[in-house]
Amino acid sequence: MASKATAVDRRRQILDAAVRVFARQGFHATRVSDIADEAGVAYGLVYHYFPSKEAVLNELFAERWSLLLGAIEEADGAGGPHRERLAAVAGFIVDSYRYDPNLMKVIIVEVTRAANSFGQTHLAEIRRAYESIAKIVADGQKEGAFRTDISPLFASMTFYGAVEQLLSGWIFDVIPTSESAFDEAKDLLVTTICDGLEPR
Amino acid sequence: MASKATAVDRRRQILDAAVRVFARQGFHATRVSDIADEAGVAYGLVYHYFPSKEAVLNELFAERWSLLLGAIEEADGAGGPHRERLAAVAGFIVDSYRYDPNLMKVIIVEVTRAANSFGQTHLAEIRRAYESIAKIVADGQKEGAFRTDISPLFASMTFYGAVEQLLSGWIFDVIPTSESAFDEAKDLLVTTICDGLEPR
Amino acid sequence: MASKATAVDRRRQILDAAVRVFARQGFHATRVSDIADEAGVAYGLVYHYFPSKEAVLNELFAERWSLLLGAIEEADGAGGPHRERLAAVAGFIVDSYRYDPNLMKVIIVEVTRAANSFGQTHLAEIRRAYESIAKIVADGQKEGAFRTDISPLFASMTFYGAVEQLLSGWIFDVIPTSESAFDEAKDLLVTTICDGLEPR
Amino acid sequence: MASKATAVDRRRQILDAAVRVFARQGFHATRVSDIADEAGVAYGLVYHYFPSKEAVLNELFAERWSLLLGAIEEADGAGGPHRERLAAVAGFIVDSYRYDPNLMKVIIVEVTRAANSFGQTHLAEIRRAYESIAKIVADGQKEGAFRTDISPLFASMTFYGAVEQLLSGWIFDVIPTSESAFDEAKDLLVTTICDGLEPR
DNA sequence: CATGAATGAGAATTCATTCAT
DNA sequence: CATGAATGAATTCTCATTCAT
Repeated sequence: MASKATAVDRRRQILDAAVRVFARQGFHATRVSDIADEAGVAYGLVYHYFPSKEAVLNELFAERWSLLLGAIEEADGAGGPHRERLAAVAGFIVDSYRYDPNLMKVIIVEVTRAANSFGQTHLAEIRRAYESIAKIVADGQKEGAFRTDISPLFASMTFYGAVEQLLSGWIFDVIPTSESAFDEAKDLLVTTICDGLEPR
Repeated sequence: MASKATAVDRRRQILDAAVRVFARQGFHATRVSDIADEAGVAYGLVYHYFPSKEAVLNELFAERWSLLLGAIEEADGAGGPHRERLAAVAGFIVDSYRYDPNLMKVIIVEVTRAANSFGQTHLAEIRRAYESIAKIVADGQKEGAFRTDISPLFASMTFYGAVEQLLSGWIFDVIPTSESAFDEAKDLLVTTICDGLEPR
Repeated sequence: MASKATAVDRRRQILDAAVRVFARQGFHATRVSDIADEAGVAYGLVYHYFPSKEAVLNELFAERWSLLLGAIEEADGAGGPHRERLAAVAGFIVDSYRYDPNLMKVIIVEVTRAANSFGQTHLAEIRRAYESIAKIVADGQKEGAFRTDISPLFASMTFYGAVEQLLSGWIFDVIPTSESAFDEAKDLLVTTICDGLEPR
Repeated sequence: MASKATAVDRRRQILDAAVRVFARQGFHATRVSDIADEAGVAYGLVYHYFPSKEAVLNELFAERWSLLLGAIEEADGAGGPHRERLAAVAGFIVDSYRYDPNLMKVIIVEVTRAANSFGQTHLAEIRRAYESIAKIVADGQKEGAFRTDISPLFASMTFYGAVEQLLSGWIFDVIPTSESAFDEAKDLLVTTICDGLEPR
């Protein structure tokens, strides 16, 4: 009975395998056969479920990014201090990495920071994240929580850039990773961006 | 017989052509023949001057990155308020983009944000930049200019990430570009990072 | 319960669907799944009824071609003026096209005129048609109805080639098709071949 | 000196090899490596000179077909009895086969009789031949050399179909080939089409 | 009978790199 | 120095066929 994998299972199996290989070797260096091998399925089955190698990456990105967009919007919709809203966003991203570092590595390395190739395809969705964060900032400015001489989009880019750079640092071992590092990072990111480096 | 190009000229001619094609098409999508065509030289000549396509990119990166490292160290060595030192660094990077956007696009897109492929090769040099910036922060902390509850490397990553994200935004038209945008950006970057988003 | 399709029905359903897809896309460009889709049956069912994609085409050809062979032999056996016998053959082929253009298209395009691939397989049967027509000619010669300085097989090839070329012309819209065109064609074919182009 | 093949030589070398392999195996069954092997060159060199396998076939067809079109027009332009003009056309085609049977086999089997695949691409050129022959007929009709109750295009298709069928017969050994067969064929074709099968 | 997931051999095409001239 | 023809390894994607359910 329980022996036959469902179509959904198989897709997931292939997607999960792809995350691991993409993370390990990078998208370009990954052959479709690597994905199939890692998933333990036949070569052609990848093409049974996905039209191309790119489509696999696209789906990985789309899945995760929509969660991120949801999280940002939820953080904003939840109300409360704007500083907390940014903290929620940073927290979501940091936790995404904590719980599935391979997936976030793939998404950052192969999509958001590969704007020349796949990033191009997803630019609109990526931009939506920047804009949603910008909206938090804009709201904060209206309510006096944030200074108004910095444009919301500029602030958003700064904030997101800082977060992503941190993840990159972890991904490529430029900065040390530890369980506590993740929790500290969430706070420090917000502290840095909201309070600034100079003492108050 | 008129002006026979020197070897140095030819190298430069090829490097400059490569910058344009890499910026236009991306490194992977660029064939060696594209570089040769753009430079107006024969196919094989690229191999006369460079051992491989990668070597061309490596040289472009190395040239520019050493200037950046120099600029950071100079900014630090010049003394003065630490905030000004960071401003000098941000200014150098922004101006690098302003004066040769193609080159900075290639370096960011193909090297620093492609840590899986070429970034790997140059990780040590890239890290040196982070560390040099961290040193500025550390010095500032020692002298009381910066708060001490944020680690210098963390601050450095935040700062550099913000700068690079901004450049990415310009490169991919996520944020509008204008002559004044460049100048404002320098100030705003430092304001954001040093003073924070919240009003003082 | 209702009307469960019989095995014979299913075969026919698949064969008929195959005719449509082969005619539309050509044999090589047709995937087995296209046939299944067109027939509205599951992928694997095609293989339940036919051992291979080729077998489907073979059966389509065999079915029709045996009718043609029968028709030629019947035309010959019927006696009467030899000219009329040729007219009957031409008429049968033209009507075959008129009543099922897709099928004749497939047979001509994919078999008789594809002598390098499937034609090879069916060369013997195809040849039998040429020979049966040649026999009509030979008989006509014996009885003084046809000139004897043209070998029967040569005449047969000429005749059949003319007919098939005409069908090809209709199939590929090289010559206009109309209801009257079909009837005229039957006569004109015989007139041309028997009387010749030059006025008598 | 004379050792290095020129680019033109190489193209020819590859085209000639392709004719042989296409004739032997058919276009579809021919792998690019077969062409390269037959030509004695490296795999990639085929792609150096031709954008695709199809392009090789296209060029073979175009080369030969333009000669045919030229020959038809010349036959027509030469004046003289219209019957002779048709004889010249038939003669040219028969001789084309006699002197390079492989090439004609490829052109007929893979192009003119493969109207579903490559024929499609070249339909316009193929049609031009039909029309040029039709023009000969039409002219003959105007001058009373041909009967007028058969449309020129119809007559042209009949004539061309007969010729091509004859070549097909030789190609696939349906009818015997001999040196004298070629010469007789030219005459008989015209006799059949112009005088008809019935005795005068 | 019917289904469609699974398999994997096969072929076209690309392009970095070499090398003879 | 300069040229561009020549090489061939590498990889994606297709699709006929099999087979477990």
